[in-house]
Amino acid sequence: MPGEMQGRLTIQDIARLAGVSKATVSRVLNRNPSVDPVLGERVMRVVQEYNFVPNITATVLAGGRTQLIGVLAPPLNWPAMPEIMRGVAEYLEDSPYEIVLYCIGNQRNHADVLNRILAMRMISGLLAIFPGGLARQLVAHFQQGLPLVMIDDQEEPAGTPWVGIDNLVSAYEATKHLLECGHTRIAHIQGPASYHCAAERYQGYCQALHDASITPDSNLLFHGNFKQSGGCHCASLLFARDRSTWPTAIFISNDEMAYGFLEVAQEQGVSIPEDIAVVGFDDYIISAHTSPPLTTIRQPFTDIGRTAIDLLLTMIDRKNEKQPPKNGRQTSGGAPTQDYFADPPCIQLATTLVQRASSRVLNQQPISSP
Amino acid sequence: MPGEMQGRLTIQDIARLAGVSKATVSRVLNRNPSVDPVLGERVMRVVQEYNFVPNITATVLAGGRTQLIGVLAPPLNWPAMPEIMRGVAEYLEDSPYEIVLYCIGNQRNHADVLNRILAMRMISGLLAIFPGGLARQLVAHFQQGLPLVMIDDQEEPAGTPWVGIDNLVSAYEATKHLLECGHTRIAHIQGPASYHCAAERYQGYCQALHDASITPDSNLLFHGNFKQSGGCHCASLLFARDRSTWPTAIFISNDEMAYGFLEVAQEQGVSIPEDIAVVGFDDYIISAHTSPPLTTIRQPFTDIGRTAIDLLLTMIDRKNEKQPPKNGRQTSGGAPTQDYFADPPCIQLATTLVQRASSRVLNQQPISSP
DNA sequence: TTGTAGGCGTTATCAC
DNA sequence: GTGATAACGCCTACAA
Repeated sequence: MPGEMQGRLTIQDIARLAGVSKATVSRVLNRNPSVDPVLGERVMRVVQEYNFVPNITATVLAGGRTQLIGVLAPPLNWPAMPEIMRGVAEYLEDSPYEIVLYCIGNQRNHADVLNRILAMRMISGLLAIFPGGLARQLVAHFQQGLPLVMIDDQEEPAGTPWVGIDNLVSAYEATKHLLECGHTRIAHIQGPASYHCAAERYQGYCQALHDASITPDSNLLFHGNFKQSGGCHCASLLFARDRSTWPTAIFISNDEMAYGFLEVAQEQGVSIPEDIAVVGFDDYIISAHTSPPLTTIRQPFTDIGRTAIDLLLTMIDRKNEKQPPKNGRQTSGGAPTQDYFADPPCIQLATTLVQRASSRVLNQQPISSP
Repeated sequence: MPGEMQGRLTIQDIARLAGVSKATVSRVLNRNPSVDPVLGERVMRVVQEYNFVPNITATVLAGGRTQLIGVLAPPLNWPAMPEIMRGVAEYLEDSPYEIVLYCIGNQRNHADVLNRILAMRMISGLLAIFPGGLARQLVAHFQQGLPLVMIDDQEEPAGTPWVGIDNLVSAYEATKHLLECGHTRIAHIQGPASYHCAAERYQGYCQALHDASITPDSNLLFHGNFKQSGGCHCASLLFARDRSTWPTAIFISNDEMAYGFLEVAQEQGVSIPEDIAVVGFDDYIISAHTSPPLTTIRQPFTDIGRTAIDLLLTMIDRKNEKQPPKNGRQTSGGAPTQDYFADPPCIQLATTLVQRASSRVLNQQPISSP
């Protein structure tokens, strides 16, 4: 069996084996159309026979394309990350690109990390997931020509290509669901002010109430932190009130807080959904297993990841096409005028309401909707 | 502010700026002790002022070290992956290494992927997580000198450094817990035969019974597939039997099957733990939220990831030390005799039993253990 | 269409 | 201790 010590060979070896020059081998490898099909066939046969794979470092150094895309991400055990990364990885698996993963915890100097990443000039594009404080810096790099796509729920999308959901509409749907179940006193646990998505979800909640001719009651608005502890806290506050003042339903701005809410409800003997119906937001994997299972807005995280990478690869391709192959140092003075850079797209994917037991008693036959 | 267009500079530029040759800059960057401290200081100042980071591709091409370690992994939404990757990423964050992530789904030709990875000669070591069918091939590469660590529960650890847990002892503890709760008729749902860990867990179960002078009852042994569906299936089989023949407890070989078991139990009105106490294995994140919460063996996934990377980096360092810096083609004929390669370590981390409501009614005061 | 030659940025081997 | 200089493997004008 040939091809054992694969990799030790260089383009030069292949050239000798195929009886051509290394320039030709390079052209074949890069699908340069100017090469004679017959010759190309011969070269490819040798390449395959010996399982030759070009040394990527040499390729990049010589001005070739990287085939490496960077993913800047928070710790992968954040609830949404596994699904997002699944979309990313699945898409990339069918491409010639590989992932360089930069997980940033909370310790190190993030700005430094980012600089190192880019200065190494190893990646040809960057997917930034929940970049937190790095957002501003990323915008700057994007504007300097770095293909970049952002997945974020904290900053308002602006300045860079962005993939996410429509929080307002989604929250509207969540609230509408509770209204349709017959509730009129609907509480809300808000996310922290630093999250743009939290504000949008609150707006959607208010608008749904307005459209049902209900004035939001500020006594039914709670302020959470997007964590389980926040849900516990708000639940305690609520359950400590006189029972006659309780709402009959609550829309909670994310699932994690809902878990806390359900936990405290169970501890204190509050029946869900009989006493209070609950709707969350996100549909993390746990939400199907809570007691009772949580009705929530499903974010299509896998699709978000997939879509973001698709967009990023498109941007990289565009850039490669439009740029003079080499030494094309486009010096200062003019704003780049390419599609994606001039007018960064903002893609919003559809969410879906997932009805489970926390918002109503499930019955076998679907509700007739005339 | 200097250091804006960081990265555009080369070692040559720094050399000019510092008034030395690029050779000296390179030496300074690589902490070569032969350089004059004063000069070194001067160079470093320039490096920092301009935020210079070497072009990694050039470094590698010239025979330097990669600073890139490969992680071969299944889809990241597999239940154990987020925690493992957290350990990996956290550890690597404090090192000069970056992660190249190769997620392999079920579609593509895995062997090809692996060959490409290695032939690109981009990574200086590989962490293989649940490699499935690739295990054999990986052993071969390890034996040819690739620093490699395996995290796997399918094949028996052999031939490569390996990090995991002691399944037999852990299953023994799980079963012992049920025995200590007073159960004597304890069933077991086994994992599939293709998983070495499943066999070990079954052995641990049997041994615990033996040590309690109980003969395992083959009627109480069920065969699962490590998936939720398997748990559902076995639960259905069990609950269809005459109630007088039921066990009072069951040890299920992994949590996913336990979820299915709990689900069917709830559907059919079987009380957990009153009718049947349940203990799982893994402690995935969902297990704390099931109804009732699941007693289970906690695998220290994050520690496993951390430990594996620690081991891998040590191997890489060892290799770099022992090897002549360049052109040290150690040709065939002799087995490598370095520590880790001659005698690959097999590290087993401790598990813990997490007691929740599925195995007994929780009471406030801890059980006194004299 | 194909081959030749120069260069990408760094490391390592020499002399000095 | 320091500075030239030859690799490293590939890409791409340019010449043939």
